[in-house]
Amino acid sequence: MSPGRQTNGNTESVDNYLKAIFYLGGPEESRVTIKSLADRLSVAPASVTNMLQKLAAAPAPLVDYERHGGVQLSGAGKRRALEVVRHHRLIETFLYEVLDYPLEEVHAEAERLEHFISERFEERIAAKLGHPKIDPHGHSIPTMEGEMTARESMVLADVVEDGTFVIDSVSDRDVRHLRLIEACGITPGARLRVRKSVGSQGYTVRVGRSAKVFDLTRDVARDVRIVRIVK
Amino acid sequence: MSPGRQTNGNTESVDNYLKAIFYLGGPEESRVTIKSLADRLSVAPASVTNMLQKLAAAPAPLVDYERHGGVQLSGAGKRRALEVVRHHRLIETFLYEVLDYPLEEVHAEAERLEHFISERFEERIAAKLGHPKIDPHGHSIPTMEGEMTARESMVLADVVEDGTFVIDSVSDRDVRHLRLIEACGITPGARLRVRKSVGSQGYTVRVGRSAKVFDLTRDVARDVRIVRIVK
DNA sequence: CCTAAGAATTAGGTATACCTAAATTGGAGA
DNA sequence: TCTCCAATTTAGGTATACCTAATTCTTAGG
Repeated sequence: MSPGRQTNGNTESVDNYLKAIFYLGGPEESRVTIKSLADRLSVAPASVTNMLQKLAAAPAPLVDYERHGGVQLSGAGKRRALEVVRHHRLIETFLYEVLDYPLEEVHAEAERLEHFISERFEERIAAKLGHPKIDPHGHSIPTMEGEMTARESMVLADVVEDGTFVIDSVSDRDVRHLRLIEACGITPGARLRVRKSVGSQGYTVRVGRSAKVFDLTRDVARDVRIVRIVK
Repeated sequence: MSPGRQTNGNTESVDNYLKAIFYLGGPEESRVTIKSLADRLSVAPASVTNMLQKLAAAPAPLVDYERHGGVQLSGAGKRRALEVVRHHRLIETFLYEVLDYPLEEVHAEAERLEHFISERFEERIAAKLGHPKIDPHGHSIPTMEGEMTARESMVLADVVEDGTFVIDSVSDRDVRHLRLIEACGITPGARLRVRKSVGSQGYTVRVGRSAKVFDLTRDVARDVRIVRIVK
């Protein structure tokens, strides 16, 4: 019985697999390869195969797995993934709004706590925050029923034509990038003027009506999502 | 690497052993038997022996264990135990004060979360709460440095002579008892008139200047600590 | 159409933290 | 002192979730 079983009966590890499949599958919920999961979770491919076989063989399978054919979440798997994502984003919002965490630190803390909070905790912080719809990075928070509003946005790194945009969200995966992004004033909702840097893969950006201009590398630009407002 | 290693490097399980030894040892920090640990942790005695041997054999041992001679916390073990107790009580206070949890529910949630919060989280909720010294059950919260002020109090069930007392604290170990205790208005700081029940092991109590009188069984009386103010 | 590289799977291990069943041990009372 | 019994320890297993090494697929390019 040792490995910490959670509120709902899944282990932390299982939750992490479900979340990874959820993110890697994207909005189209396409099948995910073993290797991409192994990379994202930092475990050996063999371990992934093992785990998926177990998850697929369970009485109420959390995934649809096919030998040499990748995985996809089942209905139950997606439901649980969305619940964990909801926990994560609510906790991030809570840490940021109520406990005054610096933005770069909310992810790591939420990453641990998301597995261990009860329904009551979830409900209480949601209430305290007034049932927020987006977290401090600009990501949608799924509802209790597992609905998540998808917004149309693009990755800054995919911009080919200069223009003006609204910042949609920033990724929390890389603390270094996030610190840089914050230092530039790049915050969800702000206006962003974008110009492709000459002679590099990066972008030159100006936030709001500020005079300051920043050069972002392609790497950092991959962590910013935007919506075009002016052609 | 699977079983969830925590912020500090201990596992949840190890923390639970340390806490149990801490509580069972009492203020005198006496040696604790394997059986009492097994009972408190709801594991087999053999599992306790195993774990203690591991904890004692570590490079920086957390316990002082002797074959057939019980256990005691080492300096490092006591330090960690106090940190976990601090986490637990701060979280309880936070859930009660900030998230409006019902008193009976704070223990279970804190019991899980205490193992997973970071130093930052601890520091932030302590600040938010104004660095409280006691939790909602009336228990002292150890300081960051591992100091805990011991208060002189006695268990209600040990009262032999009727009198008036101040309620010191209530135990959080049994939700049923706690609900009952709360329903009687028994809250740390309140005044309690106590009379031994006639013909039973229990007590008849009156809280504050209320007219209502309650009969508490010996079992419940074991979960209330008091300080005598009138002979 | 065939082959080799990369992806995936199988086989066989490790550590944690439990368990049961079978010895031990040590102290209280005859 | 000795015996017996409860407490403890040892021995041998289980499940989770990892790992490496070896094998088997699959498919894209020649």
